[in-house]
Amino acid sequence: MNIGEVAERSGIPPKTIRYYEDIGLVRPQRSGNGYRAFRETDLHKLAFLGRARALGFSIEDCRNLLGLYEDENRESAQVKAVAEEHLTAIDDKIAKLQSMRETLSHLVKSCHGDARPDCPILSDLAGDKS
Amino acid sequence: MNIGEVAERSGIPPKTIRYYEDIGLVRPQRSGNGYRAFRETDLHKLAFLGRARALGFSIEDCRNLLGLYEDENRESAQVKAVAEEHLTAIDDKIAKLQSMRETLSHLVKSCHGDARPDCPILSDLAGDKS
DNA sequence: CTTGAGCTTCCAGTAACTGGAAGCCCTATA
DNA sequence: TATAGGGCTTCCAGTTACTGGAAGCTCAAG
Repeated sequence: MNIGEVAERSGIPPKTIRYYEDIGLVRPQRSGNGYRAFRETDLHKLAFLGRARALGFSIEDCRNLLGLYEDENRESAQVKAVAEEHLTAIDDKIAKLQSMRETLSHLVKSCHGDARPDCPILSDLAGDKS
Repeated sequence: MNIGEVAERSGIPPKTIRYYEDIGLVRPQRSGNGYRAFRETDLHKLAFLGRARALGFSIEDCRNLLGLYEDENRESAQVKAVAEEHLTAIDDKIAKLQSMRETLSHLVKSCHGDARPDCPILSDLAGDKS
């Protein structure tokens, strides 16, 4: 398979696939003309990466997970640990965003949004004690 | 004021303050020895930036908001527009994270997390139709 | 034989800092 | 007075995960 077909079938753009090769996540062979020659297992790996990335795992996590996937002697506890850590990271992000959202939506509601310069959003940012 | 004091009082690290000067968000004067000489208004601006960044506004948004803050002829509608756009961006991020969280927490729950290699998390990532 | 699509590499840019190195300035202390 | 330290300066590089673009090779069709 050439890179175009793999891209289509895995849903990962060619540029990204080349990048993944650069950083050693996949190692496609090469055909005589210098083109990358992907096997089914490469495609499989890329699809794996696509799903892991879609769940928000970092590239390093993905490398780790891929390693565990290919390791017959893995312990599921190792995988679970990676996933749990990521889960709490996600929870932290959500909490942070929700707190921002909270503050921001109050500010937005309190702003008239008309032609006058008076604006509680700016006042808040400026640190005016209301 | 030297950069150290400004950093302390604004809560923004010296490195970041220098960076903000680099990209033109603040323009402190210089004293004879080459040190940055911050006035109260600079400190005020930096505190403004700190709060805006804490609400998740991008640097470009911050530049924009700072401009509006200093513009006597602004219309509050302009400020509100920036804030509302940011708010929906935050909502999008939250939604995305929550959907990840959903999937991930199911996977985590379904994984034994013991010494055996068998792992539904990896199976899912590998695309096995369960 | 040419044309166009698809492939190759390499370089640069993105966002917002952050770390580190080399070196100047200022003050306090021995 | 010499020096030690802490604070300040600049500049360069690295971070994350790609993405865009340029120059150029390859291949299949007409």
